[in-house]
Amino acid sequence: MKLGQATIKDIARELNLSASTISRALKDYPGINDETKRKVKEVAEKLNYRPNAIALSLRQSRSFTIGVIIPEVVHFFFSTVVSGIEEVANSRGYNVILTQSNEKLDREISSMETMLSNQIDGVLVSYSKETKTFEHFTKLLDHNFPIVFFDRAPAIPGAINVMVDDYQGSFDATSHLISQGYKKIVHLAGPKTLKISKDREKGYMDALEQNGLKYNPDYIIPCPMGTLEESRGLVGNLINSFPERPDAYFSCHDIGAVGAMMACRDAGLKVPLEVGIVGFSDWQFCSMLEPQLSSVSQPGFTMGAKATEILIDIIEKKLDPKTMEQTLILETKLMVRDSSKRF
Amino acid sequence: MKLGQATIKDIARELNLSASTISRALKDYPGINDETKRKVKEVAEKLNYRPNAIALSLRQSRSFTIGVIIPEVVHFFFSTVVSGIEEVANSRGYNVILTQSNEKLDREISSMETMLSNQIDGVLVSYSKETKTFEHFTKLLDHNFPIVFFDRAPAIPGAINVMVDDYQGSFDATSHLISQGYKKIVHLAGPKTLKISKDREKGYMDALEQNGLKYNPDYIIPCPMGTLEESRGLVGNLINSFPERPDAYFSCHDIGAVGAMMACRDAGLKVPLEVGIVGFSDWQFCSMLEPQLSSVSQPGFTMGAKATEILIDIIEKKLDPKTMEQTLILETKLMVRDSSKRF
DNA sequence: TCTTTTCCCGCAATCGATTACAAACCGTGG
DNA sequence: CCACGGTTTGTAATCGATTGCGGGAAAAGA
Repeated sequence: MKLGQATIKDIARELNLSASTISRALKDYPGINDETKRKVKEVAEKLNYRPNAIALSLRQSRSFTIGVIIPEVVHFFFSTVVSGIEEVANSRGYNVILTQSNEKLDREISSMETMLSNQIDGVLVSYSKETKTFEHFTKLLDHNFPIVFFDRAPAIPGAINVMVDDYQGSFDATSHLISQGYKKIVHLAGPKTLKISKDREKGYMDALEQNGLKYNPDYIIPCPMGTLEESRGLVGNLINSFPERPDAYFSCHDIGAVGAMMACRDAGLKVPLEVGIVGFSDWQFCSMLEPQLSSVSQPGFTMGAKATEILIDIIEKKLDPKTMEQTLILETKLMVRDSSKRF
Repeated sequence: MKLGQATIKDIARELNLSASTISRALKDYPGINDETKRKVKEVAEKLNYRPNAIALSLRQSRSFTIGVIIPEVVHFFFSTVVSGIEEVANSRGYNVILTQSNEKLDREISSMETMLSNQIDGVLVSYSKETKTFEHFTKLLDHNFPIVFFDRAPAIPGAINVMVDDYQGSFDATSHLISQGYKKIVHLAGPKTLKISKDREKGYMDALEQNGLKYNPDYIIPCPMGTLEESRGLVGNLINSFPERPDAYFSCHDIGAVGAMMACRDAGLKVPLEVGIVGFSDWQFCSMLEPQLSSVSQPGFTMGAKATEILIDIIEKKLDPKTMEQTLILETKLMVRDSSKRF
């Protein structure tokens, strides 16, 4: 390559030995003279020899590289997960190839393809909002290619998933609002294509029912885009047009909650006195807002770390996807702050 | 590999041809019978053939992969940059290997090593706070290995840097505060090891002087850790202990600005009436705060994109690091919001 | 001194794809 | 009927490292 990187042959030439001897000497194989080993290592040091990982990959059909496919990096939660992934992968001697799908199915597919042709040993996936069919994953799973899904997990039989307990987190958040005396609780919902959205919606509904509140379908507002402007606008309209004005908002993500908070402020409503608000994800900024935003905290770093542990265990055959627990569910934690505390 | 991935030999066997013919047919070389080409492509399709990128890398000493070394992913600015990098790399047919140094020099070095042994074609670096010597980079640069530094750029002669105009951004922010009538402006400074910290400090000082305000060294408060608690504590102490209470804070990053804002709120000071505050980076949450935080916006995505363009151009010899412009400076933009608007 | 054992080391194939060079085959013109 | 040009395909080396097998030499034993 560009740098006159020394190869095993360079060492061989220097010492008038064969390449195989060098290889064995460097790996302390038996049957090589100690003196030879010493000299080989000395020269290797001198030439700043570094084994060519590509050559190894080719021979062993192993690259010690795992792929990561996420919707986007610029997303506090995902960047946290990536951090956990990188940490574990690194400590176990694996590289991380990162691609973002930008929520596009075709990019997700092409990412898989290039990664495969790069002989990655396994892949961690959080699929895009556009993804509704999963052949591009099942095809591989059928061939025993290691895949671990995180956060957004598809309903594929036999797939390994690492996710947070969205249902419970949502249930807790809603119950908390009820316990604070809020009764007309609106849910700002995410795209139905994602299991996490459905789980969160279900947690909300069940919490209402189990607390004796009747569930009103009109109180579920879809926020497919997930932008601040979207929820701010939707909530703004709600406040003025609804016969019974809602007194609380539980959003399936923090951005939506902030939008709701702003809409309330625009309308002159006091948070938390008149309106309670809870978000989901517990992004950094939650505790910087005024009032501080209550939110369901997701263990992103842990999720990335766990998913990577499992993936590498599968790669290294320490775990068998056929017999192991298929889904790992991490606990969420409700962070109660001012935006939902009436008492 | 694990998946019975078809190779060129499989196609050859199927058609009773040699591997070389297959290779040529697939690449539409002249001198191959059209009928043969057709059949080869057909079988390739049938077997779901995908060229082994590893084999190509080995042969061509090129991997079509670039490395990225950043302090940490969980950092809005860096994740934005990574997004830009990934975008451009992807569109030009390159993979991205990501590692974070966690602000540790030794991890930075070991990352470089493993990346090199993986035959990456070039690397994008934003070095760690611990990094004070740069041999691990200069050694490579001397061998013409493509490196582009972004954001945090070392003072290495001949190195290519992409950064924002920290000096100007800082100058603008400080001037803006002065124009709003603030006179005793404190600067929450970053670690001196980073050029960006020094530039921002200088911009602050020059803005003061050029506006006829005398510069008081006591008004520069080092915030080496960069946490919210740190700046909140420091500013809290300042407010009570300083003979002349500062009336504005310009922080070298947003987190510090939020800390200052909170400390002021704790002390019952009104922002922006009694105290003006400006941050740096313009993180997402700036416009979610109350009052909204003024901040210097850095074009993270553009930085990542530009740096990657340049790196790949160098890799592909479309640019020569020896003769090209060594430093690309991107403009910042002051986002004036409520936290610093008195009039 | 000759045989046997032990110790070191080299040869060559392999991973998958590419490519310079060689060769086989065709038809055609002399 | 043979030689020659053009077309099409095959052979083998290459990238860097690994590894089964075999071989040569020295040491030990007869």
